[in-house]
Amino acid sequence: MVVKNEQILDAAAEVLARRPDATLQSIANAAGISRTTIFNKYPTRDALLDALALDTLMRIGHVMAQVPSEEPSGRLDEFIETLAEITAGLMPLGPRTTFLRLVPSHGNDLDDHWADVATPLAMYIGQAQAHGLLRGDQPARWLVASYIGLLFAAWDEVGQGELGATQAARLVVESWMSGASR
Amino acid sequence: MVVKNEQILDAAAEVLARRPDATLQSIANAAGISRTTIFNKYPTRDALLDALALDTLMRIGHVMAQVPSEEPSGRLDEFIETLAEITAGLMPLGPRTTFLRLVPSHGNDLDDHWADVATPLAMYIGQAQAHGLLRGDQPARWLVASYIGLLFAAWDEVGQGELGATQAARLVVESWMSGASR
DNA sequence: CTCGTTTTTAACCACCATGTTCAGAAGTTA
DNA sequence: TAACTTCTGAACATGGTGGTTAAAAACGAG
Repeated sequence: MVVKNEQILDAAAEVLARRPDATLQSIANAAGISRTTIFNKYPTRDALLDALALDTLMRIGHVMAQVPSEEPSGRLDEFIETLAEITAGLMPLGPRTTFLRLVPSHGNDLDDHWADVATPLAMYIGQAQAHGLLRGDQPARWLVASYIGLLFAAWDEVGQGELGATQAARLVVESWMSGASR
Repeated sequence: MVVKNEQILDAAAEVLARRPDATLQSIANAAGISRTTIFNKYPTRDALLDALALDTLMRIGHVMAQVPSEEPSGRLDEFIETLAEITAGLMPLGPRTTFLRLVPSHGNDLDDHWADVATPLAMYIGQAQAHGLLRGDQPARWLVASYIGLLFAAWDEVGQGELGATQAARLVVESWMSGASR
């Protein structure tokens, strides 16, 4: 059977999420292939890590492309709707993004890429704030950071089997918009 | 000069936050001491990591001890007040807690300890929800998880110099309670 | 100043993961 | 079946890190 690159990346993402210093041997085992085969596809460990990071970022970017680039309308329910779509689209990427948060060597070079890929959402949130849809007494940067923080929390809960993906997405939007008070 | 353990733990926390796989040599350099001196205090690498984790957890526990154990009153402003105190007390611990999120080997054994140390807050939030102070349409577990997620986000922003500690603490409580909508 | 403790320097060992090579097995295509 | 590609298993070299040890050097208390 010919080994697909996606097969390796899937296994790497899963193993590295649990243990960022995981061995190439353990990754190969998880992928059900030989360690040598990994070197056939990726000449070095860093190359594999880079490929995995790039793949994950592209997936995120693909979801972020759903964000409308034009100015958001003044309607709050429309804003919430698109935010819910983005969140729902992002939710399945949890396992892939875990290692991005844990592996630091690539997280450094990757901060720029991450910022790039999150830019559409940041723009959209900033515009919504400027339109008066969101509170104006908090920095736009924090509005984005808090959303991402809730996203991480939801990913973790889903990863621990405590929440389903759709429920988690709903909670993220609800909590980010309205908070915990009744 | 006699080397204090706190000196080593501070350096270790700082270095490991940036690079969880940091070498003992780099930690020693950051602490301004020799590598062998580390072995004088901690016989093995894991011992150092364990000590650092334990120290951090104790600090968190010390802050969590501020949480009143008795039932929260029905007054919302009192609940917010204690939550703000806890958050403000937690905020300086950001640098120490970063490595807890990154180093997996100890994060595993440590999930129990972390759960232990967060229990008082979880209880308090659960009681507040039962008293009708917090929304009832979300799992209590998520209320806790979302708070921690916002806390992580705030720690990151402070670590990047984007926010001050007191401002960050205020934003956490505001966002967690009321969300981003105006 | 002197004694005793602590830190440092330096060398050394053992282990483990990365990366390379290669012969051969397994699978694919014609 | 035959030719070709891909995967595998093993063996090997290599470097870096953890951990140990012993003597020299710096330090602190009296």
